[in-house]
Amino acid sequence: MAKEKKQVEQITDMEVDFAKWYTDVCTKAELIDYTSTKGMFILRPYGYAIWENIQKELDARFKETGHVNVAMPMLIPESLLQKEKDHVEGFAPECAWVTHGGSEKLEERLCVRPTSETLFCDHWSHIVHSWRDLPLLYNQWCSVLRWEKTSRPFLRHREFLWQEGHTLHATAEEAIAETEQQLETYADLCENVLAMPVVRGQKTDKEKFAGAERTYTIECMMHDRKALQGGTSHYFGDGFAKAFDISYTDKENKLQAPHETSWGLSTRIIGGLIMTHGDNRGLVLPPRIAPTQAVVIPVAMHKEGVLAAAEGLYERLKTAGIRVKIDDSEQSMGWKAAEYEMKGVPLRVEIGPKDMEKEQCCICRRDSGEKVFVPLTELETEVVRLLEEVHKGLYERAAKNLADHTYPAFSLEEAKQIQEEKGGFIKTMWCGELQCELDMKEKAGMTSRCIPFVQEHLADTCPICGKPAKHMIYWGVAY
RNA sequence: CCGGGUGUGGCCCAGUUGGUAGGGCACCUGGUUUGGGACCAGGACGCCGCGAGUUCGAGUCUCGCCACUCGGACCA
Repeated sequence: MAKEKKQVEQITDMEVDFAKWYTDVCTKAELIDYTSTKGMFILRPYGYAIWENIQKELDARFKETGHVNVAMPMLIPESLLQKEKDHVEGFAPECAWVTHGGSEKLEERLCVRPTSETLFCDHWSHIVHSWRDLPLLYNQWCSVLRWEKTSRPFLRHREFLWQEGHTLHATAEEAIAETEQQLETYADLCENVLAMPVVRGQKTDKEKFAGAERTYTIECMMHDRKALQGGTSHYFGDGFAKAFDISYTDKENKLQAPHETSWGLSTRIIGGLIMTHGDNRGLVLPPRIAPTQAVVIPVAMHKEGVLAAAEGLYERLKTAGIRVKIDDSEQSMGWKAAEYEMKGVPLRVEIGPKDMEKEQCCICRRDSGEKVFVPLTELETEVVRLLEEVHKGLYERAAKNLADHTYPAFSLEEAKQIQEEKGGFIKTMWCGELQCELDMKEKAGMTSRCIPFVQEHLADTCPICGKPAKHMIYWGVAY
């Protein structure tokens, strides 16, 4: 009979309590820690390493498309924030204010940036004069502050890390193309790096960004079938330009207002990553983002030659460009296996005396738990192949979850029933009226997620009010 | 901001009608182990969330506050 195992770092099963499972993974996988500052979190080295990899992937894509990085101030004078009416109304309730410098009260209080549109616009009003100055394709990596009432690791921090892109264009067409291009960059990151399938679409007027003319979004589905907004891209038209007096002289010597965009993706996506791929053993990381892609574990390490053999595998994988670690600590085999499962390391490479005799090693996949024995001669090719397989496996599993839990509905009652019984995305036709969104929220507890770019014709009328339908829309319960 | 729950070594928790704090894990030392969360022996670690009050005496009772957490509202 097997001896009862000590569950040193056991986590709550997601079926028992999804929210508890989530915070357990965040803390036990050493991604995050709580701090003495309410609502603010520490990204521990392992959590920050994931963010660094996301940064690396995104930053390269931004630069390929001609964007440059800048650094704006952290503080915004109140008068500047107030120049655009919708924008200030949207953000004022969650701004934190600096009122004193040392012991002196400031003449004008300063807002800790919740987002930096106003700073970019103020700057641009000084430097833009001619059509030759456009476009301006700026991005900044920074943290922003929003005084949230409740917080959760990654999903809602009072201070969070993100990137905010801000661009200025001569024409609306160009700005809209930029908005769409950047949304597609986010979708590419999600699908091809994070193995997260997304629904691309446009936000309704109710859900769009404060001050934007249009907001595009990518929507992801979590294990608990709730929705998570993965990234947003906004088209502002020339509203901000006019509010901030940004103008340029065009080729015909006419004064014009330029068109603006902004787009952002935050550490929140890491929360999405956890809730998309994680399981009851802990974190599961897609290989392209995993700080450690493979861990080499010597088995029966005290036996002659085992450690040297393991070190050999480690060196070979490192040379092959794999992000690899070796664990030659005194912990037991079982402890190490559980530890790297908790940390979500995609592949575990084990080698012991029996493997050495057969000139093989054992590779265990984190996503499926499947173990394969690999001849030592094929180590590098097999690891590379398996990492690809893990990525595909994770993507397909998540895509199936998304597809299996997206349901058409033809009445508010039906939509409500599906949400209560199954959760997920519910797609219906929609008339375009705010009142129907409010009704859906009040009666079925759902908000609109997006009007997908890929439309289907489900019916002729809006199921909520019965008027002629304008779009097919996705509804869901969101994080 | 509104409701519910929880605050006791690093973590999880026990603590009787109020009597001056305990266990498991983790940590440190030594030894034995090592193919899925090892074992033995020893050691160190506490402003019992904070502040008032009741009492001879408060982890325990009362009030206030704070933090975390789960729902809701609001929001990336």
